[in-house]
Amino acid sequence: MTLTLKDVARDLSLSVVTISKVLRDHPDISDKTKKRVLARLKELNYQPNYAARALITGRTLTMGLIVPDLLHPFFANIAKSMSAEIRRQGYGMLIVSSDEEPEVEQHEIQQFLARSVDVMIIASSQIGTDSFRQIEERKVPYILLDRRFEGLSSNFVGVDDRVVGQLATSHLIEQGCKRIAHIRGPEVSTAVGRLEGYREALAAHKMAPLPGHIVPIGASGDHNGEAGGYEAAQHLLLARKKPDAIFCFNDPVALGAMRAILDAGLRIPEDVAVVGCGNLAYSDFLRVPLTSVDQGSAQIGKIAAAMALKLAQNRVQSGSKIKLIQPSIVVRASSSRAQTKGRRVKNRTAPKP
Amino acid sequence: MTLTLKDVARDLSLSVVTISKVLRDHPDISDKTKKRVLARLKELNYQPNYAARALITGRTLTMGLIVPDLLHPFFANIAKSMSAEIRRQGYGMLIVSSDEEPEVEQHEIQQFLARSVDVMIIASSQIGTDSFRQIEERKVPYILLDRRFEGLSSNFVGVDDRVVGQLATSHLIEQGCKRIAHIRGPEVSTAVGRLEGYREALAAHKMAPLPGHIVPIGASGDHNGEAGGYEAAQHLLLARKKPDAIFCFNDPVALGAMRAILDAGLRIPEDVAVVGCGNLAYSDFLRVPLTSVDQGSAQIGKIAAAMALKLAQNRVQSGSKIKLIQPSIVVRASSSRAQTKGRRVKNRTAPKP
DNA sequence: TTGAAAGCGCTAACAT
DNA sequence: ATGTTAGCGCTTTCAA
Repeated sequence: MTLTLKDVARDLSLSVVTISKVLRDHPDISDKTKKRVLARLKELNYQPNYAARALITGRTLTMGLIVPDLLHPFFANIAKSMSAEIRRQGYGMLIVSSDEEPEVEQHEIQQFLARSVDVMIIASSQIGTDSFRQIEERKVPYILLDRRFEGLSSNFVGVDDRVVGQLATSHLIEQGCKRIAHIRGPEVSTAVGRLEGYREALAAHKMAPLPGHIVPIGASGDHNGEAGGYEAAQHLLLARKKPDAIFCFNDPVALGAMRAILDAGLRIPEDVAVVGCGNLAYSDFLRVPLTSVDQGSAQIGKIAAAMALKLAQNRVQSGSKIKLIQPSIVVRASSSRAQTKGRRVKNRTAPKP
Repeated sequence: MTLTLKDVARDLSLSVVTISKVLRDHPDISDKTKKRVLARLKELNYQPNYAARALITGRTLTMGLIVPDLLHPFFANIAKSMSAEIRRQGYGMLIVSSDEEPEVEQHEIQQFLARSVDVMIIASSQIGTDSFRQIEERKVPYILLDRRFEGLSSNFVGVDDRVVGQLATSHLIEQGCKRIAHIRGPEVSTAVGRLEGYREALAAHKMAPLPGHIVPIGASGDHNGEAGGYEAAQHLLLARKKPDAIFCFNDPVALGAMRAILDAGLRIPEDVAVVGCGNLAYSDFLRVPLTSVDQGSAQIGKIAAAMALKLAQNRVQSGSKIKLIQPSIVVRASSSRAQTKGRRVKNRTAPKP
């Protein structure tokens, strides 16, 4: 159908092998022929057939990325920065948005195996670890993003969620808040970590969550955060000891919580301060600009890309690497009783990774 | 390295061909062997090698998508819905974010050709049409998204930008605005179409843009819309006839414009009404909830996916299909002088496509 | 209904 | 420094 090495070889009265060697910059080719071949290749606009190449080398120069929701800025940003990094090394990226559905994720993992991607990068919506075992069986290197799994010693890149919770909570404590509630996420590592951090920060100040001050948003999680946040905040506002601050699992949840607070006729941050997580774009333009913990999604993408490239080159899976990004908090009006605006405070409490 | 057809054949004392036929549901195989083979394939968890298959069939079951910015919700949503659609038919999707850089786009088009994607889908940042000619030479079907090119008779899916401009502008006219300004985008089809629609809607009411009431945001376009919008709006507010409404090329620009208006001590919408385009998530939670024209990104993705699947199957490029989505306007506080909230008005002026 | 032969476009090992 | 041979894992004839 298209121009092949054979065609070029005939055209130049050379053998296919010689051309192939030129293409791969093999040493034992004379400069003269090399130049001649390269020139002709460019003239004819030759494109190598990756499928043929992959068949023999076993490497596709392709990576597979699975995220729960490509529309979510956190994952979109990871996808964007990862793909930009690996593109520079000649790699392509197959991207799948699993819609948070474990079956879709499993199915696409199989697809990736069939397409023999060189590395898989997965922000998983899985509950079990079976799929990952399958990847391991096939000896394909993979990296987990954002969410971790107990008992699975895989490569991992994500934010340090304990520090996320610590940052948000100690900031609220510094603002003078006394009754800090938490709207927690579903039973995944991210939510668990943030909850832990929240507890730790309180404990460090000899405080503790009041009864009924930790409420879940339910399984809807990232998807339907706004509605879940609204409901959860309504619950909190009915508590006997009304909270004077709420640390929310993520920004959509925080938006919902803020709506509930305003609907109840309360002021933000005077009556109830709010901190979110994710640092969505346009947080500055909200009715009440939202203080939020930035998870450094671009950095996560970059680091994951570097790790993936290394894995693709080595083909050795010598021990698993774990890389925790340190989050930072961006203070805006929703929590700032001292009128501090848009001050970006780097994390100070976290241990170096 | 992994399980191949040959292994399975040996295991079952059958020939490779028979197994291959079973896999492709070829008719001339007895039910008995078919069952037997399928059972064993599942047992062994056999995965076909796509590279080998592609080498001989010439089809990779892979599509290539290029967007200017994967972080932009409009494109993220298109990517998400497209990939979901084609996934169901067993297709994978290579996604590239070109960062609005024509060179990156061109380079990745070459990559896609080398990887022999079955169809390319491109929301282009190109100025010329050379790259598209190259795709045509290789006889790879492709679809343009969002932005069109003069004199290029390619497949296209996008919103009807003239109607976008008309909807926004007539809405503002209906609200009683008399001096409606426009912050226009860069010299691409989307911006041009919206400008035309703006003019047409004014003309339909025997109005016309006042001098200096059409200002550009410059080439930064989608990227840096907020800053561009701020500047442009500042200009407008200095005009001799101050506008009482601004129709903005997109939502980020509108956010910037709103900031400029508020900074100038004016009220929205009482002094200046604002309409954006794109209908970003969380528009409801902004300082002033933003009226915006929805471009139906999910629908665009769905339709483009259907078109792509058709192209992938036919392999015939019989005439180009053009599909224009009809936009709708979502009215919020930024333009609603009659206090209408969140009313979604379907387009009434547009001809059926 | 099954299988043997040929080859997709390329690379890896081994001549020359 | 260049070419020959073989084969990656699969599908496509075509023969049995």
